[in-house]
Amino acid sequence: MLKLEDMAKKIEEFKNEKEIFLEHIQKAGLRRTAQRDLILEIFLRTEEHLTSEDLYWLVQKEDPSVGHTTVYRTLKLLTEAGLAREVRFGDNKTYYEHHYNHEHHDHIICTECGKVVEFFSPEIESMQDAVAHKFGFIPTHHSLRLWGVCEDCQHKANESHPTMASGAQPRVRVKTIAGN
Amino acid sequence: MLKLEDMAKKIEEFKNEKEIFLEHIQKAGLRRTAQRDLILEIFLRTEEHLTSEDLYWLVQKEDPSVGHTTVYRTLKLLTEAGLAREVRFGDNKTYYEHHYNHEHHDHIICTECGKVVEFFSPEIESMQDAVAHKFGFIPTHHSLRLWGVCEDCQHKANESHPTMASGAQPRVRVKTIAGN
DNA sequence: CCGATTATTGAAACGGTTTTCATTAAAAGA
DNA sequence: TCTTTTAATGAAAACCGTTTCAATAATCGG
Repeated sequence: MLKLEDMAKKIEEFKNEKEIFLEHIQKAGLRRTAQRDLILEIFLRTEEHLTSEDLYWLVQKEDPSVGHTTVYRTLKLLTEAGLAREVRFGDNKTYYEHHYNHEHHDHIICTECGKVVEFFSPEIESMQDAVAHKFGFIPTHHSLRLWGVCEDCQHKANESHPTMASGAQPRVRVKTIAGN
Repeated sequence: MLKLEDMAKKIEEFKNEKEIFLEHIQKAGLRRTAQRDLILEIFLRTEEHLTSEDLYWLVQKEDPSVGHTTVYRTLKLLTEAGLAREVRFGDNKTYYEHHYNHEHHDHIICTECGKVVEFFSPEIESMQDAVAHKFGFIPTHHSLRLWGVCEDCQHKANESHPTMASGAQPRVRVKTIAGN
């Protein structure tokens, strides 16, 4: 696919997400504001997992008058609207990732290096629904995270630190997209 | 089973858990202290999901000199030793539950009333391991939570508040043990 | 267009978790 | 036993996420 087409698709996608946002705003009886527009705009530009604080600093660069709270609340709003998704990896921070036009997925996290791989398992999904129904619940959403030692870190362990146990949570986070 | 037998079994269980704890202490080169003994003792007596703060107040009654921090750190220690397990239900609090001699399980949480049902699905478990291996990970642990509307709340919704959406997180938490 | 209404904003406070640091005390060695 | 070493303790601070509240600004009605 040509770069031009990629960009066109991206722009189209953004438009859709902005429409979804405005629709959600209207349906909930909320108000459109310059701050919300700007925060959404910058969120859409950024593909990585980011925290409210991360996004706040990006927003700061374009409008220093916007506060932490507004960014925080707008991310919650985007989550309600289905455009964002909250995600936690065990370092006591809340990350947000794009949700609209992104396939639903879960995460597997390396306990050694913090690498995050996204995966989707239709079998697990359907069994979750089955379990919910078995207990009389109408399922709304779920959270599944797996932890383990990734291939790279298994090799590292063999080489130099054979007895090094998993210690503090790592700082580096590599995001890997992995299809099913 | 007679109550006497129950109690005897309970006492035996406690002894085992204390042994596990001491073993873990030794292996990790840590030290046995009066505070840790007391905190473990009181944790073992209490079967419900409790927070570090909850446990702190129980400990206070028996030894007011023990601080929040020590309770917090001892719970982490018990988690490492496999005697406790951290659990979050979405109210931004960390609960601890017994883990040793308790079957591994996941949770399904009612978004309306906060009821928590424990369940175990061997099928889901093995599929999780399969996914981990597929991506080259050696799995260590996982976290699965399902949310939905429980049977009671479905009926409630039909009766009186047909349009009431799920709002703030509930205070009341009913713990239900449900076998497979 | 103007005023009334009411959602939004941002600073600051709050709440729970985690870390820091000076002090205390457990274990190990002489 | 006495000394040395080093982990554990508890108060306080730091940290992130969330809520509160007075001030502001978007929408609505006239």
